[in-house]
Amino acid sequence: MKVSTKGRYALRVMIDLAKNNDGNYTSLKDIADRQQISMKYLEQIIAILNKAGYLNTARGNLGGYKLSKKPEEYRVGDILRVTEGSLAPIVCLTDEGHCDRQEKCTTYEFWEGLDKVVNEYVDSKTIADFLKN
Amino acid sequence: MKVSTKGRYALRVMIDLAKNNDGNYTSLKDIADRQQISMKYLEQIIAILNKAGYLNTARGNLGGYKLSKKPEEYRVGDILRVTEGSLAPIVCLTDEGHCDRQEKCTTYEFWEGLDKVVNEYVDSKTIADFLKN
DNA sequence: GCAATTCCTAGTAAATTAGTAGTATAATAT
DNA sequence: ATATTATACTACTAATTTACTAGGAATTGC
Repeated sequence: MKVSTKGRYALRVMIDLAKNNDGNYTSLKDIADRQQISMKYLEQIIAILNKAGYLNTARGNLGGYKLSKKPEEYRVGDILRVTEGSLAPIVCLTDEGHCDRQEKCTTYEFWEGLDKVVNEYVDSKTIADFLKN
Repeated sequence: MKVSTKGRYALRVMIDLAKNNDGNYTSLKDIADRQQISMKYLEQIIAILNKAGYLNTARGNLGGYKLSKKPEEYRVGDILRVTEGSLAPIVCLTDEGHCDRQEKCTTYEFWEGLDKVVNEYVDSKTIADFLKN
């Protein structure tokens, strides 16, 4: 049931960008240094966030990244789902997962319920919640 | 955030034993056949459940397994935690995990909260909940 | 004694995770 | 123009975890 580094780092990056938002672009290097994450690995994670439309980017000198929306407009659930692929506890609950074993197995509803509480929780938090204090 | 086959199979085994409880011991082979899980793999999962004290066992001919308690006395959370190791979404929340990075990082409380809703959910269900048809 | 069964431990193939590495592309300063 | 600073893209790889497989010892009922 672990969340991978992708999801955890992605969340930290978004919080970092929100905290250090002075209007300018923040370079990958600065984020990597502050968060103590390998630049090259972070690059890939940021690419996902970028493709999801969560960032504004600028290439070249003085380039970097900044949030494209206000902190309270980012649900943590969206950030985790886009980086983790899905938060579903079992494959059957995802698009790829077509449980051929039984029409509706005994445990299906249970896992559905778990999926629900997880998603409700992560969707109840936004990046803004991490900026207080 | 996936639950591994260990946890999923363990849950199915416990439900299977509860459903097919006629007072006699149920052999590994019967469970494996019904659940369509490799005998040898199931053996290892059952060993975990056994060590946790969840089963009564008998060796030799006519031997097998049966539940040591009533279905409503098994919290699904306990079954999953003992087979999965822990349901914590990040290592920092487990015994091994001592987050040296920061005294208390920005995201710690968030993950704690996720851990809480997950455990509360799985602990609110028992094996008896799967027997109502 | 023999068949059926659990108990225990070691090995292993496949998949996933967590990165590295290299090069191309773009913008800016000089 | 060119050097510098930065993102964008794609391929590769080491380590770990997952999901088994395999073999034999111990136990019990008949």
